[in-house]
Amino acid sequence: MNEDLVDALAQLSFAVQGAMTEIATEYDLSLVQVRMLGVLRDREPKMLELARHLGLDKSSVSGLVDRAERRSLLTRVASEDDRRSFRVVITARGRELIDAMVERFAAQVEVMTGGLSPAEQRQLARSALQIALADALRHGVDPRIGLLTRNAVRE
Amino acid sequence: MNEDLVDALAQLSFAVQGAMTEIATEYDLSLVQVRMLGVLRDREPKMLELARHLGLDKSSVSGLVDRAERRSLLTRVASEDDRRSFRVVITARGRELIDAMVERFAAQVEVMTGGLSPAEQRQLARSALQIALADALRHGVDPRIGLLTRNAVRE
DNA sequence: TATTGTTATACTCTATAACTATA
DNA sequence: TATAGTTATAGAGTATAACAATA
Repeated sequence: MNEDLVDALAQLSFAVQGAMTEIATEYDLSLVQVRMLGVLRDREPKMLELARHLGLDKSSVSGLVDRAERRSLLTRVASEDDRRSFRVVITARGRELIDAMVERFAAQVEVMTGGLSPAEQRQLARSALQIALADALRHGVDPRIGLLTRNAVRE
Repeated sequence: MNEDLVDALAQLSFAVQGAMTEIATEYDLSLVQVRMLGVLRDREPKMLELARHLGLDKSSVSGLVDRAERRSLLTRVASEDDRRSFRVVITARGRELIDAMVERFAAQVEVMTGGLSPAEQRQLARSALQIALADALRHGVDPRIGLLTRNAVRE
């Protein structure tokens, strides 16, 4: 296997996650809270759906939602059809935060990729997306589920 | 900013980190424990140096080292020069583990990048390394430390 | 006094198992 | 019985502040 590629992908992933974590920290949030808000930008899932989106156990999500609700980033809204469940809905404040963080992240990506030519940037985007897409499929996951950035719903 | 690139890098980083985490889990380790073992492959740092390598507070590293030592993955070896401190040294067992995990990770990268042509793989490695390198420099970090576990350090 | 490392404390995040309420 | 969600419990990981031992 191409050692350089292994090394490069590992390092790149730490650099990108590091940037995300720094930005999350600026807003006093953890990375998983940011991911959750990212999911909630485009969806109003029930708890189990949210757990599946995040790849976590429902009990873990109970706590995540508790803490986010305490900070008024989202609310639990009763379901009409099933009185056991409800929808998790992002608040205006939560949306403000995630939008601001995504904007900051985009700016940071611009800094990080500034050394690449436009053609290299396009090629990088293509390759990265292809890898991520194939990986999502291999894991039987909805590949439209974005993580941080707006969930590019490319039908 | 190129929305696609932002999205692609975020998703790629989660895919790569997910692969690493899966492999770590196979060995019943956390990602941070794997990173620590990676650092210790090439170094016998004191606690503060290790903390700097991992970007963590010294108190956090105390706990990490405790748990790893309990599992015989590393040992604390007394310093001759300074009786307050010691060196953190990976054990044969710890080295076996990290070597096996890195090998597994390389195989996984091969799977993940299988859809790219050799030329695309080379280009991806070039771009990713350049980004990681520039990022390390921006963070005032020794860019020689690389490799999966040889992570860039954030001060 | 300054530095190295640990400990006390307090959170977040995570999973498993047991539980409640509803279907 | 089965499902949606919470709670009890346990443990890892993290930081801050206070501490001990050594420099």
